[in-house]
Amino acid sequence: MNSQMKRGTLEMCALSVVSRGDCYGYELVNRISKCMEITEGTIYPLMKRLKESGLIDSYIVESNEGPPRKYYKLTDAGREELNRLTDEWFEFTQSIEKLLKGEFGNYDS
Amino acid sequence: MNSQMKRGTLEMCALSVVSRGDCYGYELVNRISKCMEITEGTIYPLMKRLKESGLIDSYIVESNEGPPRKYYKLTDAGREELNRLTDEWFEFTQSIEKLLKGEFGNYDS
DNA sequence: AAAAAATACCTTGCAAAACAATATACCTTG
DNA sequence: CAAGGTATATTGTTTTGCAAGGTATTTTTT
Repeated sequence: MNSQMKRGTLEMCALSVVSRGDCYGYELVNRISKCMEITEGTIYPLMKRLKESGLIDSYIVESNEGPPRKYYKLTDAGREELNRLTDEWFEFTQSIEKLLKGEFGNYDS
Repeated sequence: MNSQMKRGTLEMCALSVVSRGDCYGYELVNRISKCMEITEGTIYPLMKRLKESGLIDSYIVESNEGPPRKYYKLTDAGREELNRLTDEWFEFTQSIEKLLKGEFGNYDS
């Protein structure tokens, strides 16, 4: 898969998954992996950025199946940003489709 | 607009526009600008990369409205790559949509 | 009990690419 | 001749995906 296509959408995907239920990093990797190739080296720095910008909060939960898990939870700002990103995403894809079909007057400059 | 979302799609867009008729850089900027914000600092390096990978050819045409224009023309490899990128793009957007709707089993992992 | 694998976290460093800024140069119009 | 539109190209900055490496806990296999 084209690695460049993921840019700008991964943030939206992570926020979207977390919006449907609190989630820890490792779990997030597995869930998003069903949609696109992704590794932990991508998710952990991303979640750090999201927390620094106040879009998510986190809390630790002990686990009896391994090391403690850091759960992520959407903040109000995160929910707003998710909505904004989703709107932007649909606008963008529609715009691309128009261009691919030549619907931007590509023959009459 | 989210600058990151453009990544991986600009190449496809440029190839697509050129596929509907030979085009020079400045013109390409104007046409793609109808779809997304873009500047010359993005297009010229991109076209250079595309030429280096053999996806486009170029030829100079004198102009009486300014400096000579460098026209770009799709190669056979370029046309193949455009088809590949387009398929990938639609697969990708569909996959994202599924994830946004929570259709990847986000509750019963 | 030792080894391996699965679970879970995190960081470092590299590479790709968008874009602002800058430079060059041609032509037209005021 | 100055301003502005047309046209190409490069440099440096920033962002971010990801491979590679590291730590630690629990379970399973040998």
